[in-house]
This record gives sequence, structure tokens and C-alpha cells, in this order.
Amino acid sequence: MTTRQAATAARKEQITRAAITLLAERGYQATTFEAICKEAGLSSKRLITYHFSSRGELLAAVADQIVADAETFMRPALDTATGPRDLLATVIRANIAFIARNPPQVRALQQILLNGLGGWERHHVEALRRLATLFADGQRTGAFRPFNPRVMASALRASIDNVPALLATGLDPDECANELIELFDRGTRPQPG
Amino acid sequence: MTTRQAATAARKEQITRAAITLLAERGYQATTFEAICKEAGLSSKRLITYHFSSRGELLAAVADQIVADAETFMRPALDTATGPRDLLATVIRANIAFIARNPPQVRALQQILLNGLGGWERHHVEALRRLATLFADGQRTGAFRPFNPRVMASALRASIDNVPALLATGLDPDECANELIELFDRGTRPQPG
Amino acid sequence: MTTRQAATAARKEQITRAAITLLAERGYQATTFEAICKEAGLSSKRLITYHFSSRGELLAAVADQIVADAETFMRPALDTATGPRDLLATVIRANIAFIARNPPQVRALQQILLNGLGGWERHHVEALRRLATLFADGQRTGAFRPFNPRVMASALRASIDNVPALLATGLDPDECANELIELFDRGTRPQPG
Amino acid sequence: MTTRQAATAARKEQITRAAITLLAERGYQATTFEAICKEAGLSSKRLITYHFSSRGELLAAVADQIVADAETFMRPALDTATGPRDLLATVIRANIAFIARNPPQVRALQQILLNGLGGWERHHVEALRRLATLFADGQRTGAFRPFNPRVMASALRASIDNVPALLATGLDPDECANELIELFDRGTRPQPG
DNA sequence: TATGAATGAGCGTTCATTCAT
DNA sequence: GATGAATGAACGCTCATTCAT
Repeated sequence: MTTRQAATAARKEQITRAAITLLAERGYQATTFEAICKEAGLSSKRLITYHFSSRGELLAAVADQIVADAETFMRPALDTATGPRDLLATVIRANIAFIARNPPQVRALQQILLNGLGGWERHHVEALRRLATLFADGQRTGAFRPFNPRVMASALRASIDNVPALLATGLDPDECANELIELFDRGTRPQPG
Repeated sequence: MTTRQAATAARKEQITRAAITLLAERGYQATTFEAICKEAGLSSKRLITYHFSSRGELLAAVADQIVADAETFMRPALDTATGPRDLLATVIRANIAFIARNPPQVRALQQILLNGLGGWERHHVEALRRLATLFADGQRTGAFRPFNPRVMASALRASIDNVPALLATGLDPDECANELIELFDRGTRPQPG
Repeated sequence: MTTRQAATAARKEQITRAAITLLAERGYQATTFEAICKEAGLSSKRLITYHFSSRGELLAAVADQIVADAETFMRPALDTATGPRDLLATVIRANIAFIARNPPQVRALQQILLNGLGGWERHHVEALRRLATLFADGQRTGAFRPFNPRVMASALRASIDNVPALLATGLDPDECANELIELFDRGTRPQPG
Repeated sequence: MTTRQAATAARKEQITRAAITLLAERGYQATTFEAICKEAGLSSKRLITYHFSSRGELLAAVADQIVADAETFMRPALDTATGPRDLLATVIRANIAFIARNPPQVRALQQILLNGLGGWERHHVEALRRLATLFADGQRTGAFRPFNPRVMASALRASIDNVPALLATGLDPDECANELIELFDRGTRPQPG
């Protein structure tokens, strides 16, 4: 029955949304079932375990949803990029744009990641692998100088993941993006050092 | 009496050492008083609160000790650096050397930091401020190109803080250090292109 | 659903009843969650915090319930009183009657009061204020001689509150009430000497 | 050795004085060994158990000391009283004078009594017995009307014990004493009711 | 599908007290 | 006489989860 499925999906989103808010505003420790119920206006904790069966599953669902949102947001920009150097700049710009527009989601995702929860490592590993592949591909075509792609991917990922703290101090997202693009452009371009 | 003071200090270190091990190996949540007792072979939870009076105080002591260890370890190298560019390279090298030799301490520190404990933010903020000052000073003497020092400091700090994950995959610390030095050297040098 | 509400109410009363018994028989300090569980035959301490959420709330509920019981018990008698002097005697008689019939409740209430719990002072202050008003009103109509109503209220309240100790020695409640009525009747009557 | 005995006595008084302060200012629950140490400036809890061996013994000593102080203070006045009626008034006046001048001691004593500690009941029972004897003696000589001496003693004792609460509201001690004297004088005098 | 009641394990912390100098 | 270290039992409370409608 479509009605029921829709209602279930709505309930799930109601719960994950509350969890995101709590993770972002009050941290991992405070994101208990009770707090989620209060935040979402649910009547009983039982509703959560009914839909998610365990705490880990809920947090994994939250992480999956945020990652999917981010990919949906960034996909159009990434698809327009031409060539590795442009793609690198686009990745940085798109990531920071998403960060700037969805602070709660990003904070929530960091809380889940940092607390080593429910299968989030795969997302992170996958993101790193894609960045490393981007660099390795560019090196093969001469777009990037020789360097260890995994180290570069790690540095880029970490630099981006640390952006929320910068933005929190009032820094302009565009300036922030331009600065990081300049850093990694200079750091990877093939010209003699 | 020196004997008693020494015994107390030894006890405290016994406790903090066990806490570090647990934080590194099993994470923040699993680092309970009972787990620490078991790890350290203590007879009672009471011993911990006897010496530290609260969980927060214990974790603050752990963090302070690790930071102090790191500074002691890095100080000699930093003191030999001549000029901003050399200092930048030395900072990266010294940090990664400490990370490579003290993985548990670094992991423990990250656990404490990300769980937002007792006044730890000041350490982090101070570290960022020092890096930004390093960059700004170098810019005034022409050692570095123009860029936003705070963004660069954030990227460097994040890149370094992410190194443990890289080393965990088997990467050589020296290679890792050289790669990051190359990235930030190229990214900050004043010459055009 | 009425069934569930009734069951919950019954559970709560089961808990408060056990708490009253323990407060009366073994004192405030001994009235721990575990002792209450044992006394009430509950399976887990968790049941208490499930229904009351905190120790303070439980004890406040106990106090409120006893006060409500006392007022319900005394109300009919107080409503029949005609004039200040009769009301004074009725107050004493009704209070002592309640004390004589509900020793555990009275002892429990004293334990809660003297350990300074959750907003109980207001009950006590209010009781004193009402007695003082009774005296002041009577003085205006000439039913009582001139005296400080607050001092008289304090003495009366204290004399009544001390009655349980008297009854514990085997004294007859009616004789006790008559004695106190006589004392305060003579002590307040307007006639000279 | 007199020196040692004096030092021991001084230590004991230092401890009991701190206990009195804490009992009066922060209540029974907060009067822990640790709090006493801090209040008295002692270096170790061990000093307390060294001199008193147990918590109960310490509190009994505190109670004994306060009662002794009170008796010493009131003795001269009581010795000058001539006849039961004068003695009754003198008892009230002397008690309230002591209460007015030693609020901490009185509050501490109440805390110990109300929490049913270390043998204090004997003091209270003894005080009641003496008052009852005073009344009974006076009844035999015709100084007092017929009434139950134990009830009257209970009411008087309770009224006096409740005086600190009255004084705390700013009432003048002398007025308070006069009011209670008037009440019990009228309540006990032999003239026809 | 939804709900309130119930549960036991575990948390950090507090306590008076004993041990070993 | 005096001290700091050590101790274990108990505290109120929180947690995710299961039970019974």
C-alpha cells in the first residue's frame, strides 16, 4: 500500500531529521533516543527502534542520507568539469558550497564519523579513493606533477573537512574555496618546483 | 617526602597510561573507569577518583600530558629551524615524527578532542594561531606568497591531524612528511606559477 | 485507555507507599531506591526513575500526597467550625486525629521536611500563615486577646508537630488534643488573668 | 603530658567547631568528613577518625558540647529563679537568649537531633523530663493548674525549639520570649478557666 | 502501526573507613 | 601524633532495548 510506505518514509525522515539536529547542536553524547523523541515530538522511544531496530542502524541511515544529499547537490557541478585540474577545483568548490549551505548536516556527519559509528568508514574510504583516483588519472595525462596520490587525497579531504570550523569564525565560503583551490592547484601543477 | 610523591606520580601515570591505551584502542565510550581499572590492574574504581576526582579531570590530565610530551619531543627540532620556510618544513616533519612514534597518544588525544572535553579547545585554537602567525610573519618578509594565513593554517593542521589514518595503511612516515612538505612548500612559495 | 492509566497510578502508589513506610521506619538516609524496590517487591530500580524521573520528584510526590490526604481528612471538621475559638480547637483536634491515625505518613513527612526537600517549605510556610491569619482575624473580632499572631502560630504548629513523639509513648490522642486545646484556649482568651 | 592533652583538646574543638559550622550552614547531608577537613583546614580525613573513631561519635561529641555550652549559659539565670512560675518564665527566657546568641549551635543541634543521630535522644528526653518535673512539682504546690505535665512539657519544648525559625524572620528575641512566657503563664496558672 | 511499561546492565561519583608509614 | 594512600560498597541516574497490548 503506497500510503503506508509513504507514511513510513515520512516517519523515518522525521526521526533522522531530529537526529541530525541533535548531533549538530548538542553532539553525539546528547543524541539519545529520549532526546530524539523529544526533538521530533514522538510519543515513545519504541517508535525509533520500530523503524530502525538499533541505534547503529539509525545513525548509519542518517549518514547515508546526508551523503546522498551531498552527492545529489554536487553531481551537476562535477559533471560539467573538463579535465583533472578543473575537476579538482570543482570538487573543492562544490564541497565547500555544500558545507556552507548545510552546516547541521555536515556537523552531524562529522559526529558520526568521529565516533566511529555504523559503517561510516566505507563512505570516507570511498571518498578518499575517488580523490586518489582523480589525482592518479591526472598524473598519467601530465595534468599533475608526480606525488603520492593517497597523501594528496588525504590532505585535500582533511582540509575540506576542516572548513566548517573556518566558516564558523565568519570567513566567506567563496574566499575559503579560492584559497584552498589555489593551494592545491599550486601544490599539484606539473611545472618545475 | 619524595618517596610518597613519587609513588603518587607513578600511580597517576599508571592510570593515565591505561586511559591512553583504551582511548586509542577502544575509543572514548569504552574508556570507562572500570575498563581503566582492568587495564591498569587497579583494585577499585575509587583509586581513579581518589587521584583525579572526576572523569573530566582525568581526561584533561591525559590531554595535557600528551601535549606536553609532544612539545618536548618537537622543541629541539623547531629551535634549529632558520627562517619561515625551513620552520614550516620542520613543523610538518616534527609533527609527523611524533605521530609516527606515538600512535596511541595521538589517537587518544583525538578522542578527547572530538568528544569536546575539558577546555581542550584552547590547545587546538592556540596551535592554529601559532601556525597562522608563522605564515603571516613569513608573508611580511616575502618568504611566502600572499594568501589567507588562517585558511592555510587550517589546511595544514587538518592535513597533519589526518596523517595517522595514512600511516595506519602502512605508508612510510618520512615519505608522508616529504609529500606534505612539498605540497605546502609549493603552495606557499612566492614565485609566480 | 483507562486500564493503563489505572495501572500506572497503582504502580506509583505502590512506590510511594513503600517510600513512606521506609521514611517512617528507617529514616531519610535509608530510603534508597534499592530499599524501596525491596520493600515494594519491584524488579528493578529503573521502575522508580521510570515513573518519577528523579529522587526529588518521588519525594515531592510523597509529600504532596500526604498533605493532600491530611487536608482531605481534616476539611469536613474544619468546615463545621463556627467562630475563631471553635476553629482553633477544631484545628488542633483534627490535626491530632490525623496524626494519631496516620503515624507513618506523619513521620515520613517530617523526614522529607527536615531534609529540606523539593519545595516543601512552601507547605510549611503556608500552614503557618493560615494559623497566623486565624489568630489575627479572631483578634479583630475580640475573640482573642492581643498577642503576636506569628509567635502564637509558631508555638501552636510546633506543639502539634511534636505530638507524634507524645503519642509514641502511649498517650491517648484525645487526651493529648484536649490538653493542647486547653493550653491554647487559656493562652489566647481575651479575659484578664 | 599536659601539653599533649591540651593539643588534643584543641584539635577536637577545631574539628567540632567546623562540624557545627557546616551543620548550621549547609545541613546534615553536606557535613561529610571531607567537608569538615576543608572547613577546618585539616590535611587528612584521617585526623577526624583518629580523634573520634566514627562519624556517630563525632556528632555525639558535637551535641554534648553544645548542650554543655547551653547549660553553662543558662545555669546562672535558672539558679536565681524563685518558685515554679518564675522558673518557668526563666527557662523560656534563658533558652531563647541562648538561641538568639548562638544560632549556629542551635541549628547544628537541630540537624543532629532531626537526623536521629548518635545518642542525642537522651538529651532531648532528659530535657523533657526536667520540664515535666518542673510542672508536676508546681502542681503539687498549687502554683500550676491541673494538666498533663508531659503534654505541657512537649508543647513548651517544641515551641522553644521552633524559635530559631521565628528569629530568622527578624523578630525581636525579647518580644518572642515575652509572648511565649505570656502564653504558658496563662496556660498554666491555677485560676479558674 | 503504534504505544506505554518494564528492564538490567552499567555509568561516574560519594561515602566513612582502614592500611602502612 | 599525624599523614596520604587505598578501599569496596552503595548511591542516584542513564542507556538502549524488550514486552505486552
